[in-house]
Amino acid sequence: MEAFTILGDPVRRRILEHLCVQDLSSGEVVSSVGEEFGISQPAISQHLKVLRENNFANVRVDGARRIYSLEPSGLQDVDQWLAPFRRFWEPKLEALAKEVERGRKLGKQN
Amino acid sequence: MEAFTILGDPVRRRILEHLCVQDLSSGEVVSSVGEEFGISQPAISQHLKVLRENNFANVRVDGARRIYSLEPSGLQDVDQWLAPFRRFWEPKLEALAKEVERGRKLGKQN
DNA sequence: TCAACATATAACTATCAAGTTATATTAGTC
DNA sequence: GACTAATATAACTTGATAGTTATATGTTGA
Repeated sequence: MEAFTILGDPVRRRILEHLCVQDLSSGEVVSSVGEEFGISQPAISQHLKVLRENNFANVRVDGARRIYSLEPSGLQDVDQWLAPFRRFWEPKLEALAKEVERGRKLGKQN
Repeated sequence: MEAFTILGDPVRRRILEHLCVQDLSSGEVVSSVGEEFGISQPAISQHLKVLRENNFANVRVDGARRIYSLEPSGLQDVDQWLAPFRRFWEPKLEALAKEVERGRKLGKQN
């Protein structure tokens, strides 16, 4: 499955949003995301499978639990695809860079 | 349709890649992308409809032609969704964010 | 060892989106 | 005004995928 297709699913996006904050066991994902979307444990398990098979998540075993963590490379690919388009809204980013620069100067003179 | 779902389709992604470089008429998109993927004029037309109805493309009329151009806001939403994840592959960004914050504070107290 | 817990897989169904062909709409040209 | 070109829409078919229930696999602890 392709990166954008994977992110097309709202359940998977929410799972990633949670993993962005902290690692979670499969069961914890079921409790939070599964609950929120009203879907079953197998449904979540299948989503987690998609995420780990496509480099969006990592798993480590902790006894009977599987602990999921965020794997950056999947999202990074998406980020890179976006790169050439950023010039369309980059002006703002440039202003930001200038502000950082201003911050540096102020910092120095204090 | 949701932003990521829209980008899930390889034909639409290619269309956007072309529009990133230059504006194109519907017919030109059919010739380039339609040709590449071996799909018909209506198929392309439908994709263009999706892109314009979801703020990924703009159209202007030029006689019998419709000229498509890139509309940033759709992609920008995607870019913003990605923002919180960037710290996983861009340690620099965290430092950058902190520095901006510091700059703001300095600005206020002046 | 057995019961319960935690998670994954299998098999199936239904929905949705992407393509098709056919046709409508609108603009330019003779 | 009729003809052709450029594009959009309609109606339909099909394939992929997200969900379901049922079951398998593996772990813990009494």
